[in-house]
Order: sequence, then C-alpha cells, then structure tokens
Amino acid sequence: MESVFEVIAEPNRRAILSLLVSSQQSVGEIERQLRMPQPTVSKHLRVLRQAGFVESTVDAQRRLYRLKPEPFEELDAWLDQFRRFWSAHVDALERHLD
Amino acid sequence: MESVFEVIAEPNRRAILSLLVSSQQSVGEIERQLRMPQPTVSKHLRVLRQAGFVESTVDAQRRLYRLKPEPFEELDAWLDQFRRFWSAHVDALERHLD
DNA sequence: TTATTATATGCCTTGACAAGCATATGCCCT
DNA sequence: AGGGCATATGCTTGTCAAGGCATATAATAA
Repeated sequence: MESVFEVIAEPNRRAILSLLVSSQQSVGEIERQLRMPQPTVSKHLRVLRQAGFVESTVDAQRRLYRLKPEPFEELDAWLDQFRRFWSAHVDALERHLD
Repeated sequence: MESVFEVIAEPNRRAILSLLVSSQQSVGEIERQLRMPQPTVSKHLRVLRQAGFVESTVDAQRRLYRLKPEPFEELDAWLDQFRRFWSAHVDALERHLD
C-alpha cells in the first residue's frame, strides 16, 4: 500500500476524501454519512494517513480528520506527462461545440 | 477492474502508459523496453484497452498501441475537486487560461 | 469508581489479481 | 503447405488487501 495510486484505487477511500473536501470530519461523522462500519472507516483512515492524504487532530474523544495536499500534487504531477496529449482532444471538442 | 483508478494502481501498467506518451509502440517493443514477459505485457494491454486508456491498430503481425485521452480526462476531473488544497494549481490554472 | 462514548487494532476468512508457463491464434514468407 | 514470428489466452498458484467481528485503548460523564 505504498503508492498513492493504490490508496485511491479503493472506492470507500475516495468517498472519504470527497467527504473531507467540504470540511474536516470526525470518524463518527464519516461513519454515519457513508453508512460504513466504524472499524472499516478507521482502517481506511489509517491507510490515508500513512499515505499523507489526511491528518488528524484530537478533540476530546474525537479525532478530526482533514485533507493534506501533497499526495494530490503527486497525482497531478503524474497526470502532467499526459496532459499535453489529451488537452488537445479537449480543445478539439470545444471547437466542435462552438 | 472497472475503474480507471484500479487500472493505474498497477506499476507495470503505469510504466506502459508512460512509454506510450512518446509514440505508439508494438507489444514487442514494450516487452523489450520494460523487460517484461510478453504474456504479461499483453494482459496489461488488455486491461488498459478495456478501460479505454489505449487502442491498437494492426500492422501485419504486430499491433501498435497508442494512448486515448478519455480516462485521463476522468482522472483529472476527479482531481479537480481537491485542487483548492494546493497552491501550485492556481499558477497552473492561470497558465492554462493564457 | 463505573458506565458510556469514540476510536483503534487484532484475527480470520474470502476474494481478486498478477505472474509463470504452456498453448492457441494469426500473419508472413518461402 | 509448412515454418517462424508476433500476439493473445487459458490455467494454476501465491500474495495481499478488504471486510466482519470482537476487543483494546482512551477520554468523558455520572
């Protein structure tokens, strides 16, 4: 589970990341919104934390999780090598729609 | 193996995609450059083809594989929701708008 | 203190997938 | 037709990760 690519391959992890876009959330809030067993949520959060996608702070008995930018930058950097290639396609599509 | 995320989770598949950025390649050329058994290459190409990452044309006994843009666009669209978390994106967006 | 809430972790089972190897398919050439 | 080259596919095996469930840890409240 080293690579960021493997981490985002899991649908539930992507759902958690999308949830955290709006604001930081506790484990229990994620659990309820995604209707997922709590151990499952905690395990996915662990993977996300170890890969640098999220970090947490303590709030009484709760842990508040929020996004971190670095892995997303890494993904974007990887996509970059293909960007020239497919942006031409987008431009062509836009011209066609005009 | 439906999702584009699962497809790019495999390192050898990412290597193949990176190879194809420069130009289209035959299975044998990919096999030699990546020092990978031919059945392995063919199997990964099959996954990539089914997910729309590549397409092939016939050249005598060879099949020439080249990239297709759509799955990359899908990845980029997913990344988009997280872009406000890293500052470099602002610059990239400005460059794109120029 | 004990009970309750919030989160993390351990064990176990199951399923998926990648690789190895053999073999099939298909095209080219003589 | 037959042989060789290029690619695809089938079968089997090992590995690894996700989920279920129980339990541990820790903070709070009564």
